[in-house]
Amino acid sequence: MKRKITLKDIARELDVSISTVSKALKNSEEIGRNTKEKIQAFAKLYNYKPNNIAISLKNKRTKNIGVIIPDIVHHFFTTVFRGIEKYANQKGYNVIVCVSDESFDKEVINMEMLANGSIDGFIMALSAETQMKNDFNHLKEVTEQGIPLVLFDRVTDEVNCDKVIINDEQAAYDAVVRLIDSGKNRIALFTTENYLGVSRKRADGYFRALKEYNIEPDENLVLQLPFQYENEDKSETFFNSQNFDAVLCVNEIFAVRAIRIAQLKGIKIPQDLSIIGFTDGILSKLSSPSLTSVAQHGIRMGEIAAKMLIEKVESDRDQETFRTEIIEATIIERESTIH
Amino acid sequence: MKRKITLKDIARELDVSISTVSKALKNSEEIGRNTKEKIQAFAKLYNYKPNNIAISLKNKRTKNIGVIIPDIVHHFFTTVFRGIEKYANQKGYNVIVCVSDESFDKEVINMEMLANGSIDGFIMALSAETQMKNDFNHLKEVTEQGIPLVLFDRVTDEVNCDKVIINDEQAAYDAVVRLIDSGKNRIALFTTENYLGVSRKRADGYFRALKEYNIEPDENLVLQLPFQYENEDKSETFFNSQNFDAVLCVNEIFAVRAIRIAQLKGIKIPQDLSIIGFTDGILSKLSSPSLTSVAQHGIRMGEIAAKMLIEKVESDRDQETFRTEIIEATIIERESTIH
DNA sequence: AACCGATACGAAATCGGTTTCGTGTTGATA
DNA sequence: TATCAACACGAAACCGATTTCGTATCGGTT
Repeated sequence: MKRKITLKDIARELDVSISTVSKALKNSEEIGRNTKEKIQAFAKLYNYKPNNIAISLKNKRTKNIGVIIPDIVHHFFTTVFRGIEKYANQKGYNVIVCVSDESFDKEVINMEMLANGSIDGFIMALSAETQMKNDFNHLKEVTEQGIPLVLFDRVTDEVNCDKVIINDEQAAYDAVVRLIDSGKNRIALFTTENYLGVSRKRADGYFRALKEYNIEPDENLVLQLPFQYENEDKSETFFNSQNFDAVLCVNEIFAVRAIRIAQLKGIKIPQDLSIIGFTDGILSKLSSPSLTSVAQHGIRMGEIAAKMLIEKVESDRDQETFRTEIIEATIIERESTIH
Repeated sequence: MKRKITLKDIARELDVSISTVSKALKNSEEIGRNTKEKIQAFAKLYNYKPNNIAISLKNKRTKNIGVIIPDIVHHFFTTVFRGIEKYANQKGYNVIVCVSDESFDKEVINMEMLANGSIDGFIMALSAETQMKNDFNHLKEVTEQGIPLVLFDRVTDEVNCDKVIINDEQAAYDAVVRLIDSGKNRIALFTTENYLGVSRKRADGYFRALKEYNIEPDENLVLQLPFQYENEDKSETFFNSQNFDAVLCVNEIFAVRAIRIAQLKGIKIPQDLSIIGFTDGILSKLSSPSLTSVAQHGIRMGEIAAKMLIEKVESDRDQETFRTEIIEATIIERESTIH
């Protein structure tokens, strides 16, 4: 087994001091040509690589980014993560991921685990539970310690930090307008219970569109589904009892389930029922009919979040100015709507 | 901004030595009651937390695990990752993820980035390109340095290390037998070009089942599709030219696409065409008809991989014995087959 | 009074680097 | 020949912890 070689080893072997080796390997002008070449050759021969931990300790920079997301087995978060990882790697940063599992406690524990030197900054989306509890002390503590933080998608006004979001309200508005323009006027909304997180804004956009087009909003056309839903009873009941010709879903799972129930009932998509979902993921692309959906551009979101964070991390003076970047969602037309 | 407090700060403030503080905080018997209480109270008050980096440097243990996967926007890898993260976190480890993007070079770069002290061990699935090139020097170098390595799913015999795989051959065999038992006898195989990675074994199982049931294998019934395929021309041609009553797909994307084409052609599933896919992901569950598929139990795979790795990391003596754990894939019956 | 064993704590090395500053040697200059 | 700057390198501090070993102090024993 070849052990890792250190500066000390090289110094001992070549009979020079550690500082000389360090400088020689950085090609410092301070060291004579012969000595430098000798040291560099030796280092290459034995494949010397500096120890990251030692450098981190000295520099107080780890070149690690901490990412905390509620769920990794979820297409949107996965794509955002991909964007973060891509940008960060390219800038020489590694990404440490923790999954909060929508739990407040896990979110806190994960943050504490990472906040003691393991990372230079955080990128995160709040867990569902954190949003319900409205307790953001763990975030505040971290920012007070001077650790940069970027929130994405599931954000809060309570914490001063950089943020990246999509224009959820406008996107929902646009989607509904598109449905109206195609001749629909009994438009349902399938959303999450309690309008969790971004669902609130999407509902706002939904109602604004109805209002502007003088369509009386109908409470009965709003269906609140459990966050992780197992059976389709609630949706089936809805299909049986309500009369509607289009539906906006706050995620693609709800949309795909709607397609399924509609098909079982012999309802024609998009003629009798048009469907638009949020999250332009694999389900939207591969369902039959394929799904018109609001693309949230997760990769770009991740890249921007990473860019904002790394800029903060690498700027010496800590600025007290925070930005909120808004990513324009776009509607990808497919087979589940009329165009 | 509250800066992080260090042992030195506490020592200076309370006028004791650094070593006394360190011992007091570990509740060492060496330190007198009064001193200990004073120090502990002070530490709690100022929310002292030891610096992970310093501890890592001293212990030569980072409590970080490096995970390198070909693609994170892929359900199977995501679930495996989830399992790794879950187990690792529970054991006090953090997970650093790098995505190789199916590229050999990125895989090498990522490994080198992490192998210099950032992590205690690797868990990875080989990139497609690495498997094609058959070049595993980067893996060998790492293991020679004494860094534990666990390969999962996409493994190789060339490297001596722990491995976790599923019984792909047997699972494919079982799936085909199930199709035969349900009365099918012209069974197609939709696989990846060049039988990339695990596809080879799945094909082996497919052929073995045919042979044992005395069904003449038909080359024409094997369709090789591009790894990332964009259009459906190839599959459509296949549907038009071939006569078959069942198909085994090496992943769920191929399976869902098959469903779609079949539906467009008015072929009834599962009566006229039965379909079984690999990877029991969200597509399988939510497609219509829902898909009978081979569950690879990614979460368990990840947990086991993490368990094996952490055991190696935490055992002092480096064993030269390596295990290969085989996870039993199971078939989840849904609507795309007759039962 | 001399000695001894606890007790309670501090000094210093160590992990593997970086960086500042000091110094011996050299050749050039006055 | 004495002086001095430039050159080339080493000693040591530092980052923030852990840990070994040494020692001052104190009460008790003979």
